[in-house]
Amino acid sequence: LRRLEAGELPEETRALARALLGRYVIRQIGSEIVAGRIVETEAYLLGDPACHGFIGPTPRTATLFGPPHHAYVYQIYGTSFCFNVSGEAEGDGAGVLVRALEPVIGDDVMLQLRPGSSRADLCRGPGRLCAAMAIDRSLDGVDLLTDSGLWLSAGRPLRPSRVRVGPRIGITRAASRPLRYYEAGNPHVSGPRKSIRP
DNA sequence: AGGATGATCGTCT
DNA sequence: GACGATCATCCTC
Repeated sequence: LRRLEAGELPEETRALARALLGRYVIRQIGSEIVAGRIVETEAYLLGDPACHGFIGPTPRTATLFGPPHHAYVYQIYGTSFCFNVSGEAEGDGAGVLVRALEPVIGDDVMLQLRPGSSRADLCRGPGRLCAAMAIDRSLDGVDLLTDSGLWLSAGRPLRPSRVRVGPRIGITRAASRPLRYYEAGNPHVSGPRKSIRP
C-alpha cells in the first residue's frame, strides 16, 4: 500500500472529507502494523460553529490551524479519543473527523487493544477506532504524509455513486448540515446508513 | 479556583 | 432508547 504523496489530497475541507473515503489509515505500534480502510468521515468547516476551530486557536486545537493533512487528536468525555485530518491552509482551523474504518491489517492486534469486541465493531465509531489503533493525544500534530507511526496510504478513492451524505452525529450546533460522508452499504459504518445520494 | 460542556462508549431496560 | 462514566478544555469569577 503506497503512502499518499503531497498533492494527492485536496485542502478544502468538504472535498477532503470525500477524498479520504477509501484510503487507508496505517499505524505502526512497536513492530506491529495495523491498518483500516476509511468508510465514514465528517467535515468541520471554517466558520462552522460545530468546528473546534470556530473560536480561534487554543493550545488544544493548534494543529487544526497548522498545515493541512496533519493528525488532530483530542480526547472527548474523558474516555475516548477522536482522530481528525487537518484541512485548509496554515492559519485556518478546519478538519475532517474519521468516524469509522474497515479493519484490514492486524485485526488480532486491534482485538487485543479492544478486548471482547466483535470484528464488526472493532473500528466502528471514532473512539473505537482510536482505541483499536492505539491513537491518543501523543500523536497530535503528526504529518500524515511524511511522518512515521501514523500515516495515510493510497487506496482506490470511492466512486461518487458509492458515497452517501447525511447530518453529522452527536453535535448540538449546526446539527442539520449534511456534512457526514460514508460508503453505501458498508457494515462498518457507524450511525444511520439510510440516507440520500449527494 | 470552580463550573459547565462535550465530534463517545458500554451497559442496562 | 436512556443514562452514567470521566476528565481535558475553556470560560467566568
